Amino acid sequence: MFETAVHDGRLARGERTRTAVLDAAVSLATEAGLDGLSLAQLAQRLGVSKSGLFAHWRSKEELQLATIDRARDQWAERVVAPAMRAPRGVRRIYALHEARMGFYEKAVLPGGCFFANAEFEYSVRPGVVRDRLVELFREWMCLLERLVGDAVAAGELPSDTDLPQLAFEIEALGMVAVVQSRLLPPTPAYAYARRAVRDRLRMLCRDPSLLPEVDA
Amino acid sequence: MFETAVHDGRLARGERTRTAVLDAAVSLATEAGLDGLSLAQLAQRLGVSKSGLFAHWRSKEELQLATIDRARDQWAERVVAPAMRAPRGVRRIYALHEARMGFYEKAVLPGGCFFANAEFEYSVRPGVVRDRLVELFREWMCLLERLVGDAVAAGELPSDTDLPQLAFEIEALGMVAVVQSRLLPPTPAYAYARRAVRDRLRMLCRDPSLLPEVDA
DNA sequence: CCTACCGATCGGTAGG
DNA sequence: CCTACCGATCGGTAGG
Repeated sequence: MFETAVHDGRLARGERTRTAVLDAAVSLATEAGLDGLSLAQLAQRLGVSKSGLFAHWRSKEELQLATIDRARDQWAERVVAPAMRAPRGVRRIYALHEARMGFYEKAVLPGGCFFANAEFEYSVRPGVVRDRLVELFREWMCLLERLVGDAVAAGELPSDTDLPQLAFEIEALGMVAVVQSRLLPPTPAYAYARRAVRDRLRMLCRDPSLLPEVDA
Repeated sequence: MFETAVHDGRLARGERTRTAVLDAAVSLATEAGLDGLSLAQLAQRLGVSKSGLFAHWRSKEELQLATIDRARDQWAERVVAPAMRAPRGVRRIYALHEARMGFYEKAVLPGGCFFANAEFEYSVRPGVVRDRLVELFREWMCLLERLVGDAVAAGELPSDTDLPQLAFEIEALGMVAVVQSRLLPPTPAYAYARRAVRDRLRMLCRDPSLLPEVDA
């Protein structure tokens, strides 16, 4: 009993350490790249030795995979979850776009978007890292398509709406907003991305009042 | 006279070599990244020694800047120039988008788009490389805005068209199409990007017949 | 243009 | 978890 408690305490502490290391890795990867992420740099930033990191992940590749999964959890918690509190339909689609813009604008990650950066970096670099990124990208696009499908099912969007087409457009506007925001700040890119998605949805929606007013 | 001819011949040969090296650098950079571009790898791919490259560019940074300018010339020649043969107005806007999609689809560069990749890689990495990328990005967005402005001036688009807004949307669709094409080929991303720009322009255009028919 | 070499940093390992 | 070390590769230089 006592030994189990000690064991659990150690596990819990280990888990907290692990998460803290991975949060730093996600953040560093948005600046240096997921490949540029160096074990020595990460160790130094955290005040531990390099071999301390090897105790948790046996290779750089394992660390990269763990970093990707941590970035996914962070995204699920800080972008997807808040949007899911909006009512199903076009309001939820827009809430997701808005949560995404907010995540970028708050500069949660110094390099903007972990996934956008990593997808460009690994788009033609075969291996397990790329495979995992592709898997999560598919998951993300499926979520977008499902939310669009929900809006169609709710009668808010026309029944002939092309789900993947609209999902692609929303994804494009979100991804390009974040890179432009880092490339030339301050930038109206977020305003353009918000307006484009809002106008597109209002144009299609049977009840445009479900979406925010278009400002002058 | 004779000496000048020899001199010119050498210069011309040197220039051809220089361009061939830079073409390889542009191509390699789309795979390994503009930072991941290593002098040793580039030298090996070209069958020359590393110091042979240092004879042309005194540092990696100089090579990176020359590579960026070469990518720009390639883009001007293979994407912008063909589009400029279309009549001014919405047809030219769409021709530019189409030339861009064609450039990506033909896989002129294995990693898709030199600029999209480099902009993500250097969006938060200060220095002269980033500065040059920002300059060229501004130049590109100005071109897009100018073409949209021409279409307004020609009376093909409404006079209250938001030029940078529409330019942003076109840029977003083009940039995301190329990364998705590399991330999960074959992909309908190009079809989505073409259709989105076409529909957007047709919706705004006073004479939709200027744009390609929307297929089923 | 070449060979040969420099110090720095990389990912990873040995031994404790 | 640490120190100490490995071979490989990096950008860059010396000397010719």
